[in-house]
Amino acid sequence: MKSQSTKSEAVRPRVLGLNADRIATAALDILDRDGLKALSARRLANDLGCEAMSLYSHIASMDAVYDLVVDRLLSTLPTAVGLPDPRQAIRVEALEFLSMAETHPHAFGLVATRRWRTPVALAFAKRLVSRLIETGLSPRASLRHARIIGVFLNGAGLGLASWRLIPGETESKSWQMIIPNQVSDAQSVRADLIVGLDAILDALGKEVVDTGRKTQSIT
Amino acid sequence: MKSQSTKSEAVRPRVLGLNADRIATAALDILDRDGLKALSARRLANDLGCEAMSLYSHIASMDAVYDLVVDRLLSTLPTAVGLPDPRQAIRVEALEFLSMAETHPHAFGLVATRRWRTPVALAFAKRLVSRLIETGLSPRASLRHARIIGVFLNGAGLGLASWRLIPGETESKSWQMIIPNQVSDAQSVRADLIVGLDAILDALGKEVVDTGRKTQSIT
DNA sequence: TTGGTTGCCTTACAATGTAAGGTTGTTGCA
DNA sequence: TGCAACAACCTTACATTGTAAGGCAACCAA
Repeated sequence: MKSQSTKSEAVRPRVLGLNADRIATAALDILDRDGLKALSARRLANDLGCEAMSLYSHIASMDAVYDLVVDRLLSTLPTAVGLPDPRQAIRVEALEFLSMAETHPHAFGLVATRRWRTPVALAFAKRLVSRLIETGLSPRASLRHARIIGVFLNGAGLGLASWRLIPGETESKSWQMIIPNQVSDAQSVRADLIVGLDAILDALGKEVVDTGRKTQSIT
Repeated sequence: MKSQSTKSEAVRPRVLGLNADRIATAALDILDRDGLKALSARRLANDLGCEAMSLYSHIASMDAVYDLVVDRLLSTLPTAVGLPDPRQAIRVEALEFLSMAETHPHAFGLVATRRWRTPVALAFAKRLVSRLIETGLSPRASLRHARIIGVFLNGAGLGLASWRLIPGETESKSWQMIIPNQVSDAQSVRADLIVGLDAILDALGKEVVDTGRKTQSIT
């Protein structure tokens, strides 16, 4: 009952090579498979082949694991480094961000919910601001537009993630009275939100000229 | 140690008048005071003067409590019933929604995160769609615009709530290199997001004409 | 009176995060 | 070579969580 090394089971290796990266991978895997409630220290340890407390040599708390997952998602997101037009780069990466929400619906809840305080997350945010500055916006306007685009992407991602998890539950009889004959699948939701994204990018893009003229004094 | 009715403490009344409404009130109170982690069945029971399991006569699970809180917030939100212009009504209620995020930052996380499946929440969503239809949009476009406005408000609310809880932590040295001399308090964030809201409402509003013409066939 | 029904309570259990400290293999320095 | 420090992993333990199962006492209809 204590620790039988006589068992035919493979002896626990002296060094597992545990580290933050592997923990992040395992955590994301659990999230993708079984959702947030399944992500516990013991489950994580089990999947990694160690005991729960062993994790704490590499992470400070479960909260840190959540941040690791957010970092992992943000840093593996494809970047639009090739595009010369910053406006198009923003759009491309925004679409990637939304795709991520659909690919990892459970994990995305953490992205949208947790404060971005890690260097990786802050760098991600800063890249958006920098791109906006490249378009000719003032620092003040760039910060504002980054906030606007950012919160929209968070909200849209949450919506898309929600649709991936429980598709089309909203479409009951009561909805048909207001909006009849509307098909609402994940694709149409995604298309609608992209229309919204483009509307925002367009509206803020036009403001570049305006801001250059009349907001000069404000900034 | 068991149950001393001899104590000078008031004897537990046979009927406490426990019900879903009082539970919702207590839950929101805990959220506002001490945040999500503090909202447990035992804490809730303690605040209501009963035992934890007594709650389960009125609620199915803690998940149901979360829904109760969302319902409470959505249903106590002031409605713009007096306004004849549906577009303005939408804007006014959107601002109220954002104010709610700042007034109840902890509870708002539930609003933005949980699926809206309760009648109250669905009615709230339907009111937005109906207002959009009133502006002359097709059902299809109304549904799309409702989604766009909805996810923006969720994201913006999350952002504002976050700022209420931990104001201005983002503004460290590294940010100053990109955007120097930018004050970022809760007010400026709020103002920025309202600019975004208006940009969305404007952009979608202009589409009414276009949609009336050329999207006719699509719808 | 009786027999249900309702509202609250007691007990119990599995699962959670993590504090404290133990064990063992590796490594740097004498 | 010897030894001490260190790092990685484990064991045990505890308070706290959600909630299943069942009890009991007050009410209400018959």
